[in-house]
Amino acid sequence: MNAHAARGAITESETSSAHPTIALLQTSSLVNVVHAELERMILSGRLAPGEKLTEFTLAAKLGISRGPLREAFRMLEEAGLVRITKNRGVFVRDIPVEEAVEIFDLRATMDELVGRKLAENITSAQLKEIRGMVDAMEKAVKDKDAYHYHLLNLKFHDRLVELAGNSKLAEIYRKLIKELSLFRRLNLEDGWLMPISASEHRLIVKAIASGNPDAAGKAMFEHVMDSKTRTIEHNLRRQAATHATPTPATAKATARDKSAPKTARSRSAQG
Amino acid sequence: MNAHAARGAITESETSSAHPTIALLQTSSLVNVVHAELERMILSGRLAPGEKLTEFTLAAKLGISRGPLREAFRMLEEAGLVRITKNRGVFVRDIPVEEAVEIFDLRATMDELVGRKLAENITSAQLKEIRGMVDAMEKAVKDKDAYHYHLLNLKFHDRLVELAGNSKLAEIYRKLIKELSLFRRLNLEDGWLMPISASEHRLIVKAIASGNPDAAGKAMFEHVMDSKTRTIEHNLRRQAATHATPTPATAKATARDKSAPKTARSRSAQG
DNA sequence: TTTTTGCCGACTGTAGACAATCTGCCCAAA
DNA sequence: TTTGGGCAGATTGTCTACAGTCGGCAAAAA
Repeated sequence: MNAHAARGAITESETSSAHPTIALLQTSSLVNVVHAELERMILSGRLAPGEKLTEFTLAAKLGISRGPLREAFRMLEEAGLVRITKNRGVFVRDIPVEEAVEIFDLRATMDELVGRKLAENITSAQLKEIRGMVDAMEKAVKDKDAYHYHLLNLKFHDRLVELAGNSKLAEIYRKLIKELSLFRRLNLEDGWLMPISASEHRLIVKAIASGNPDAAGKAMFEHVMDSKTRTIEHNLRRQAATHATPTPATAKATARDKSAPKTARSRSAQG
Repeated sequence: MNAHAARGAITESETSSAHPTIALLQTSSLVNVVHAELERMILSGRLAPGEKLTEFTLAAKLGISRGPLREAFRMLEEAGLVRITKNRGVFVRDIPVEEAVEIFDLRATMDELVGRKLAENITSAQLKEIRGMVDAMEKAVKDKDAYHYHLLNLKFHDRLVELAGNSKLAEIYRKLIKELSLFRRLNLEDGWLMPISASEHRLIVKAIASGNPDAAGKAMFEHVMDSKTRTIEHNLRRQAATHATPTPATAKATARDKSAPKTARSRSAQG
């Protein structure tokens, strides 16, 4: 308790970082907590694309007033996760196919840069780390554990971007990934092509380890473009199969999204 | 204040949706207008980096209440133009050098993609349009009109990204440009290297016109990387010259930003 | 003189209330 | 039966009020 000892100068240094709860209260307001919670619910599918988020209802459910909730909505809108229409309300965004394609193309270019930077700068320890991730993914393939593979895949790419050393790149990459997760049922990517994806990961690591920027960049680029083809084709096939029936994601929504389907359809038609 | 109440008495004799005023009222709420206005003030330098934006004062100045203003603040925060600190207030962001470098690197990669796509898909009419822009820029160089050149330069790159045909790419590109404009006095880029930049633009157009994706991509990439070097070096030189004196941007701030400098400094130190 | 402690003003965080607008339903008229 | 108008309920847009927190200043203690 001898706080006097280190009392020399009260600078901007984080004197409050000693206690985690205090630091939490200092940084996170109700708006931040609500924003994080809503984002979690959206990305997990608990709030489905097209679903309407009514202010009063949601505020009551979360036990807060409408003010902070509206501020969180504005943040989510700017992040591309919801759409706000004046006098009409807030809806979870539904990414149309064309936009998903654009995001994949953009991702491919960004991942190419990631591969380049990693081939130049990666350390042996980091190389070992991502090799371990690829091992885990191959194990998931053997176990036919699609869900676990999906999570590992997300973590693999996220870690690669992080290791590339450009925090702005990582920030935007993550934003794109979040938006992409709103593309219809991308999450439940079936296991039919997992082995191919897994082998591509192995190739990526090998190219990075070789220290050849061109090869590593190309491996990353091709992987994302292949992933795009697989995802889009998968989606089109699924869409053709379940032509007239409501989508599982929409059916999963709770009972109060009566007006949501109409709005979602009209929006995706124009976008 | 019944300012908005009196605003409701707009003659709405013609209900045709073609009327621009009606469409404006349908889409833009107070939040959107305030957001646009604040963004304009920030990007133009009217609100300088590090400046504190006090809710009550700003709301009174704009003639609105704090609610919509706070929502606009959240949008600007998510866009990276302001920083919100709990219980302390909102400050215009000040982009540190490291972040500017990261943005330039990211921009270079994105512009490389732009060059590639344009070399493949550009039409002769579009080619003629951007040639006209380059002509105008060369004229600005001859006239030593740095400000006009700066505007044309922004428009040139913005148009190229738009023509590339990936709206998501364009969206993120513009976001990056906005953030970059907060980098200290980037706007007033002196004319000392305008001729070089202008000649690079000519090379870019030539490479795009040749239809060679690799050449066009490389021309764009190199141009941005050169621009990065010029900007960063310029900034470092300026910073060394005006070492102990307050920056013009800060001096330009109004009288109420008493606490801003300290906050800005501590933030740039940790970020 | 230097440090500490308590108080005060200013500002932000959150909640609740009122006004404006939209959507859906009902009913009347053709 | 269909179409148009108007009423009612619900929801969003905006404002005002109150509570909590922070930073600075002054007085007191070392």
